[in-house]
Amino acid sequence: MGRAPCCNVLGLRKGAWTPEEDQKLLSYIQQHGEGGWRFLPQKAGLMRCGKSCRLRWANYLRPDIKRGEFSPEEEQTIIKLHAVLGNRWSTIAKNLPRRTDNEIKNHWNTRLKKRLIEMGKYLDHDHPNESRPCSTITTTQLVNNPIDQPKAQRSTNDSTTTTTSAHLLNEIAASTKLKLSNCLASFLARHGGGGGDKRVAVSNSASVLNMVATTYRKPKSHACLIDAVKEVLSKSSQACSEEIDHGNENVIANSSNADNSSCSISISDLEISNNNSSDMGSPSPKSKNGQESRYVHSATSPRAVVLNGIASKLALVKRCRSTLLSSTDWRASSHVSSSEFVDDSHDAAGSAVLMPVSPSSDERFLFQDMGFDPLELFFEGIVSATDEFDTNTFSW
DNA sequence: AACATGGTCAACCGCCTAAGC
DNA sequence: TGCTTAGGCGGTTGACCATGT
Repeated sequence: MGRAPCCNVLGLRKGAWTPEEDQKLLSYIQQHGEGGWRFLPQKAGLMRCGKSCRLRWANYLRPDIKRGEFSPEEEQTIIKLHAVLGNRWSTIAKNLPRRTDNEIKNHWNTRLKKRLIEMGKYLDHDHPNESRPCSTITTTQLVNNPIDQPKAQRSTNDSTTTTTSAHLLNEIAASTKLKLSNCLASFLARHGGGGGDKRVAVSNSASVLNMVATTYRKPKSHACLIDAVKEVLSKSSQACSEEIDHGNENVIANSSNADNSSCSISISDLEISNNNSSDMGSPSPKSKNGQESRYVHSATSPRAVVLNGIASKLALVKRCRSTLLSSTDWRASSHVSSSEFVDDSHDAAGSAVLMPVSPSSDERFLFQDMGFDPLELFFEGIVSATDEFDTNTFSW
C-alpha cells in the first residue's frame, strides 16, 4: 500500500467534471499557468484534489489537444510503436502530436487491440508466453511489419528467449532513422537488401542489422561487413541527440520491400547462438519468473555470435544508452529490464552487476578491425584490464 | 417499451521517481 | 543521507450510451 490517495480529503468532489468546474480551472490556468497543482484547487475555487485538476487539464482542457477519430496513419503509428515499446503510452504519445497518452491507451484497448486479436496479429506484451512469439520484437519483425506476419510463422519462435542486445538493437532499430551513405547502400545492394528497389537508399537500422547479420555468415565479405557494422553503430550513436523521428513508421514500412523473409537472420537468432556460446561468458538467462529459459538451437555462425556479443557490449556505452530510449529510464523500463541489460555480466547469484568484461580473441580482432580505440573501450567499461590488455599502454 | 449486454472513454487509484529540504 | 512530496505513469473502474433481444 502506498501513500493515501490525495483525493480522500472529506468534501472533495469526484467523478465527472461540470462545465462550471472546467471554466474555473481553465481561466485559472490561463491566468497563472500550469503547475502548483496542490494549491491550485483552493486558489481556483475548486472542490477537487490537485491531481484531479492536473489530469483534467492534461487530458481534456489543454487547448492543443486533438480530439476525435484517429486517422489510419495515427493507428499505424500506434500499432508499430506498441510492438516496440509495449504499454508505454506516454512515450507513444510523444510520437503522436496533440494526442494524450490516455486517449491512445483507450483507443488501443477498445479498438486496435481487438482488431489485431481478430486478425490474429496481436503481440501480447502483458503475457509474453501466451500469445507473443518471443519476449521481444526481432528485427525481422520490425522489418516485416509485425502485424503482417502470419501467426503460424511467428509461432516457430515461441520458446525463443532474447536478451540484452536483441532488446537494445530493437530499440535502436525503432528509434533511429538511418539515411544510408553510398557505401552502405551499395553494400546492401550487393548483398541482396535492395533488390534493385531504389527505396533501399532510405532504409532503417533494422534491415541494415539484418543484412549485416546475414552477410556475417559469409566470411569472404568480411571487410565490407566491418564497414557496414561501423556505419550502423556510428549512425545509431549519432542519433542520440535526435528526437525520435516521426517518419519511423514510414521507414520501417518501406523496408518491407527488402526480401528478408528467407535470407535474413534476426537479432534474436544471433542472441540464441550467443547463449550457446562459451566464449561470451553468458550464463543462461532466466525468465522473469525465475524459470530457466528454453533455447532454440540454431546453426548460426561463430561470426554472428561475435557480432552479437559486440553489439551487446557496445550497448553499454553511454552514448548508445541515450540513443535507445531518449526520454525514459530504459534500464528500469518494463521492456528492457536491468537484468537483461547486464545479461553478459551476471554475478554468481544472478543479480545484476555492471562489470567490464574481457573480449574474446575474436571480438578483440573485430574491435581492432572496426577501428575502435582501445583507450576508449577501456574507459567506457567495455573491456577490463587483463593479462592481454595492458592498462599502461592501453593496448592489447 | 423494458431490460440486457457490450463498447467507449473520462476519471480515479496505486505506485514510482526525482526534486527539494 | 534520508525523508517528504509533487508530478507522472499505467492499470482499472464506472458512468454513459448504443445496440440487441
